[in-house]
Amino acid sequence: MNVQLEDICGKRETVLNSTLALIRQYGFHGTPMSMIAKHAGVAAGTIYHYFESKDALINALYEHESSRLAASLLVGDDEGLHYKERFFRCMLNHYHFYIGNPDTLYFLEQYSNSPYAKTQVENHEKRFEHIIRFFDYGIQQKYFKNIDAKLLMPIIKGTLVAAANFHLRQHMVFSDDDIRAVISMIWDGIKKQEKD
Amino acid sequence: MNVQLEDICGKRETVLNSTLALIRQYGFHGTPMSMIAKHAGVAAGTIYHYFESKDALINALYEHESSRLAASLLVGDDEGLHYKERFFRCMLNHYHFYIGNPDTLYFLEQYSNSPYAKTQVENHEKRFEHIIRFFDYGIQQKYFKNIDAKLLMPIIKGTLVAAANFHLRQHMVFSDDDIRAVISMIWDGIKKQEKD
DNA sequence: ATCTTCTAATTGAACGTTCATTCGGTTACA
DNA sequence: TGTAACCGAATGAACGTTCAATTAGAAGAT
Repeated sequence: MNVQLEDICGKRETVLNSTLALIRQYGFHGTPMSMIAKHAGVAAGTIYHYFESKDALINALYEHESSRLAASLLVGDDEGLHYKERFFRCMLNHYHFYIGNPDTLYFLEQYSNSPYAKTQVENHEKRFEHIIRFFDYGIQQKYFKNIDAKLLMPIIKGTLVAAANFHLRQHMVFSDDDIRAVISMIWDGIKKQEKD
Repeated sequence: MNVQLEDICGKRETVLNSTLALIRQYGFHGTPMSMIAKHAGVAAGTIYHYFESKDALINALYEHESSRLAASLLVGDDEGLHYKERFFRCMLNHYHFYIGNPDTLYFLEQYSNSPYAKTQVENHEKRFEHIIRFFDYGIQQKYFKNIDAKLLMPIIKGTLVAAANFHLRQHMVFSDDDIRAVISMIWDGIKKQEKD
């Protein structure tokens, strides 16, 4: 039971958190509403006070977690710095978000590859607008090869997710230098080869 | 119904194919056995003649499809060519496999991010042994930066999957040059910067 | 060729379980 | 005293799986 959480946040947040933790362990179909209720220390009926259905709950969870991710990306960004520095900072933020929130990583990956995701395309673009702009700027200023930002983003994300999964699943200590090496792979891949 | 398929292959293959197509459209939990049976033109009980359970069916499907993928990667490989050429060929094979088999792409991605996958780690490595060796060779010969091949593979795969998804979901004609540009991103990212 | 026999393949209705959802009643609190 | 939050047993639909019965086909005998 998540009693400590319930005291701080509302029941709605508690339910979301329990859902997140359970889905990582048991997957979408493996976690019935009754299990979520029990884990959250709440009656099954109560969940329906906050969410219309299980689908609605999962969609709300996606909104919640992907917003948290989006918010973390440009933390500490400083427009005064070199663009390459800013890019590395952004990638480190992204990576550390996954490592610090493995439940979220697994959930988001499961969600994006499920039929749920098809209902959420427009919202998604709104949530990551500032990042799209950040990349577009890099393309305009010719730091990057001339690739559609909409393609660049999933490619970068794919690489970071792969690295984070590797880190988490192998229970391996991945030094900050290792992470920088991975980010360098991304940077070297997408930068205009003459610039740096 | 998949009548034409059933005539050629056995019922086992027909069931696997129906499962693959339906899972793409409806997801794991959205496709009941009864639906698979109907789509395959087979009675529900018959499926249990070939597979112990739904889980077993899905695991068998994973084995089936990931073997197909593994087999496609080194098609037309020629050890006489430059390593860079061989690498590009391998990446193109990989990419074209996804584009030619979108059902498989979606299924594999869903599977890898589900709790099913955790039961399949060792088999997985056996199936992709030849590719691991191919990458290890590239690292030994110092074509690549010195990164664990086990990390290199998911990173590369992540990039290609992201590109293929982009291609498929946007219903966009992606020229061969576009694909080569993406593969160049990978190559430029992982190659030793002095070599080429 | 024809019949017999045996096994494997196939069927689909029936079963039992699981699970999302409902709802009548209770509590908290403003 | 009224409203929103909360409870949890009850409901009913959906689904994976079973099984007794039927068919197909192969092997062997006549």
